[in-house]
Amino acid sequence: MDSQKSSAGASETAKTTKTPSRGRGVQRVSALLDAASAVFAEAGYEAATTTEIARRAGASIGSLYQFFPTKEHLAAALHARHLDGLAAVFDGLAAEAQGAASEQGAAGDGIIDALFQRLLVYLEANPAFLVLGERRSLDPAVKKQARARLRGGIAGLLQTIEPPVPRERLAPLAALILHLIRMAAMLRADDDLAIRDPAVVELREMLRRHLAATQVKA
Amino acid sequence: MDSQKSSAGASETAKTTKTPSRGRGVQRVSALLDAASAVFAEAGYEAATTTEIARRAGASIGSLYQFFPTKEHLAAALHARHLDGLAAVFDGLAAEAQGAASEQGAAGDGIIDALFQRLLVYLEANPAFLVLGERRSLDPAVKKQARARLRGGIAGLLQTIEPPVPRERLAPLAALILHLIRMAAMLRADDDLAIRDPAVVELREMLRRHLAATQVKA
DNA sequence: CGTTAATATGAGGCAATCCTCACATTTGTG
DNA sequence: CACAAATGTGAGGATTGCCTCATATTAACG
Repeated sequence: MDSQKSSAGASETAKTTKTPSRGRGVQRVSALLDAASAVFAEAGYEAATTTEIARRAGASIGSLYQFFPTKEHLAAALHARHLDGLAAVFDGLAAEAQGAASEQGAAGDGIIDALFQRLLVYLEANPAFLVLGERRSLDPAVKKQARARLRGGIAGLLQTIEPPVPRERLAPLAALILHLIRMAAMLRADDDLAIRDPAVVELREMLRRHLAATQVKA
Repeated sequence: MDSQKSSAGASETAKTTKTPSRGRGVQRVSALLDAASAVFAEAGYEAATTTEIARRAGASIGSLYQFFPTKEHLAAALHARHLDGLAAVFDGLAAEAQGAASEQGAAGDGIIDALFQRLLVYLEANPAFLVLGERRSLDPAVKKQARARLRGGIAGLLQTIEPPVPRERLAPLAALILHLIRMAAMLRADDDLAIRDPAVVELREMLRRHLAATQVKA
């Protein structure tokens, strides 16, 4: 995980829209993305309207379309921005793991617990990410790449735990964990209050056990 | 679980639409639901068009709106139909568990494995169910009730395993298992071919371990 | 201060889609 | 067969929402 900012600049199917070059433009774009994040999260991709997004950003629709040629492009840019945010979480975690390892070798699955915790926080604070990651119109290639990036991050963390997880299980385990985190986030987001907390506890306990058993065997 | 057919008849916000009273009408409705199932699965709820659904059912739009006052009502009816289908799966499984129990007490988590298997098959054969169960416009009360029904079914099966799962864990465990099954279905539906099978195996293994451990402790 | 590129604006074109309605056809029933 | 109730039909009304465009405003820079 090296969080190479995935350039949200000019690319893709052209349509000639400008990347902001002045400070005001940059701010506009940022405000638009913030508004989009809120509206997408509340309404879902399809029901979200560009007019509403512009309104919340304090901009006119024309202004919106000056920077994003398409509702879809706007969504893509926001998705990329969130991916970068997640990459930062991974980087931070990797750094901490490095530090902890030189002090104490016992941490073990603690890093996965921490990952779980932080990603949940991030997803709860940015519910639009899940919406955009599951939207029907998402380009499969982009989806695949996004998944690869996240799974790579998880696999990287898995490699730091002791005793090591066998190589051939890294990929499926990373995929599984990513899905579990998404599931936990959805659970917290829309499930019954009385059930969601115990269920998440159960979920984490289940994963912890599985990881422990996986390390022993193999 | 007693699979009381959730009457898809006249109710809700009126709008005066008729339930078919002649054979031809019944067939039409059935054909429309089949077509809807296919179209919803392919396009998602919002992008699915009533015109396309009618076309595939070999009916005119007018005919569709004769039986379903609204696209939303059509979706609701289909959702209910699928719920009934799932209830049937639960009933069958419960019956088998009963039979197996009197022969051999060893089955244990076998019933959960079977549940997993069958629900996966059902969901793979009826992908519209997940689409409809997650659509934004789904009435929260209906969603809640649907979940309760499914979780109740799972909890019922959990109670038959030996040694017994402690009472207070039944509900969260059922919720967790339901989510896991949904996750497995999504995984199989849209994940990378190389990763999905090992990941599902890993998932089931994880759940099996967790169940075993849960029984021992508590 | 004048020029020019960047940014801002919002009325409206255009296309898509849900649903209605007036009328046609079928089929059960006396 | 005659009548009525159920079912069938598809053009178009009404709405919605993405996006364009002609024009206005702002601000960097010499």
